Amino acid sequence: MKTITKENQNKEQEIQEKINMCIDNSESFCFDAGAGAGKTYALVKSIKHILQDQDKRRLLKDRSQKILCITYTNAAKDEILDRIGYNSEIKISTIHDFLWEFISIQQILLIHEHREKLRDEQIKAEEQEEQFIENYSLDKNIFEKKVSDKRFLDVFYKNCHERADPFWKAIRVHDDFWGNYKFSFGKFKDAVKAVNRVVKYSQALEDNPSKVEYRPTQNRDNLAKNIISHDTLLDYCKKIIEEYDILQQMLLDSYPYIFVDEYQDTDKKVIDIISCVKKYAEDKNKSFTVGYFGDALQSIYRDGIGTLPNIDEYELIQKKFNRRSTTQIISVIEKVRNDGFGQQSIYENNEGESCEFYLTNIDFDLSEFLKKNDLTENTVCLLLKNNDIATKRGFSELLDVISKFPRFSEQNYGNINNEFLQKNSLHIGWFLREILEFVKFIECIIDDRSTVNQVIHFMPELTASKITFDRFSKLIKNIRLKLANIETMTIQECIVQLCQIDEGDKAIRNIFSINDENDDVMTYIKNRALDYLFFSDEGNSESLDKFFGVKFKKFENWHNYIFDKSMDTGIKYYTLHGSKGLEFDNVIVVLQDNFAKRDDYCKQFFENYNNSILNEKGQKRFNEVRNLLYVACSRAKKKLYVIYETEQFKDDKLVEKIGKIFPNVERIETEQE
DNA sequence: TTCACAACTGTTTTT
DNA sequence: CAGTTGTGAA
Repeated sequence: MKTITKENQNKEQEIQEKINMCIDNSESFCFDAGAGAGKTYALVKSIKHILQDQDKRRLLKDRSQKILCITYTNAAKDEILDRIGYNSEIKISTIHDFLWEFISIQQILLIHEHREKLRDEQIKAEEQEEQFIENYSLDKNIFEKKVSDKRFLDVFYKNCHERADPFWKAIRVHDDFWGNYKFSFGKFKDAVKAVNRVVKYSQALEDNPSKVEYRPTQNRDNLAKNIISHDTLLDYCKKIIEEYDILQQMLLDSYPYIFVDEYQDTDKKVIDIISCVKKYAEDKNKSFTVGYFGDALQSIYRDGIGTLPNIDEYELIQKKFNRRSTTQIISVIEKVRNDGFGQQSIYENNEGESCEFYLTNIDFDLSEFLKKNDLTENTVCLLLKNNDIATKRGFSELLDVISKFPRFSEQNYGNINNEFLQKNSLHIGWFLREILEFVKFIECIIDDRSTVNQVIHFMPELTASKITFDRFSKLIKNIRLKLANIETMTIQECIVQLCQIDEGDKAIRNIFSINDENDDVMTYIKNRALDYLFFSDEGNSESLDKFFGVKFKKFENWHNYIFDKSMDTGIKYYTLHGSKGLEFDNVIVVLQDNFAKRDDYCKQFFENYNNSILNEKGQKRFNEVRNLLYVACSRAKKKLYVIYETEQFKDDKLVEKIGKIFPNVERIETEQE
């Protein structure tokens, strides 16, 4: 039976007292707590400490001030909100939500900043254009006139996703003027876009924007339409707040306490804003307390600061207890971070099973391994790549098909993550959302556990009162008959089959917003797919057929991944990154070397473990892998397995190095093929 | 042999 | 989008 000793209880209490002291003396602090230490618990306690102090509370009320708590994600915000409950003296918000709420009413300043940005970007585009014109000794006026012509642009955008040869052919057919030149494909495209950007931006400046808008669902700025995205929001805020004392004062007057959750993931610009307010408060001799809560070693995102700059300005408080894992796991993760942090279990008698490390040749059979070790309950497999997750969860064919479309290729590669693999369904691409809804509809029809209301929800013209149960069951039976071969049907076949039944047809029209009864369903959906996948109505139907030829089952598997339904086996799959903040009884971490455009991702870490002479780049890489491995391994509560798929399988030196971290290193050789 | 450019390829996550 | 690989011309 694991228990917390009186001594450890007291020690934990003392740590909280230290934070409370800082708060009472309005001294800013940085609270560093290892994985599984109960960081959020400390954050919540700190807030409660202020609220329990009647004097402080009255002061807040009298001055209509609030405690500000900013988080990195919505999930973290919800959790803290959940634990603390609603209270008018606290403001809990994500960084972006908070800053936008604060700055959006300062439209005059925002517009000023925005005009500046438009001018900057316009100048950049002009320079790019000049460069091109100079390189090819073109006449500026003629060039500009030609490439901003509407008919030219039609041809241009219709073909710019093509290869170089067909592109030039199309351009020359439109106007044989271009036959006189031999431009570089890429540079010509850039130059045309630059010219039109100049036009767009100067138009926007002339129109004099009346309002700048932040769109959280959009990942890129649309400057000409006065729409900004996440990073530009932080950028404008930093510039505006640093420039205007009055805004620093406003922040200070409204929020005498600012707590930052997961500070290591926070953008530098946000830290700068807070530092600026802090400095203002010091100059004016006013009370202001900043508390950073986090763990520098759990920094795994590029934009995060990692360690706090000018950390010496803060009282450093560490919590070295672990409330999550067995002593065996704690000892391993302690060795992974290897900074002598000295984390230990808060419990006594918290011994568990030992951690296992397996080296194996590439192509390890994970399912076999799970079966052999009898792992089903509360078990998670952590893999490096989304691609491998897609394979394990049975939708890699869909991923392959979809990544070929312009929406997801070339400069839009990032959209695979933003719109297709996105777990937040509000952020999923608009057409994919309709597809997900369609999958949900079919699942609902097929599932015996669905209620009448759940089914009817998809059929706008039916209401429960309008239809008898008999007719309803008959309808469901008919639809199911059409879907009898669902396991092997393509998504197109599913749509076509359903449309043969009047109610099915209507439901689909509803899902895909087909308002005109005269429209053919399949044609309409394909047009929407074209709009989405090609950004326009110009695309070749051949590749579109590939999309609609994917088996429904694959879409279903993708749907289950998005909504985090575990598989039949009860095993869950996440990426190492995606596991952050979660915990499981059994964790299997699968490592490989070809990741992040490297072929020695893990090898470099293991080889240089305990070997402090690394150049800057090498150290950066090393830390990156170390932090990720630390995050992944520290998810485990009871049992941790690490499987390293490597070609350096036979390398004894490597095994020796790994042995410094993991007590049991074993080689598993897969049978010769 | 070098250079320039086209073509290909692929990490993760959040706002 | 960025970084790398492949191709073809000088």
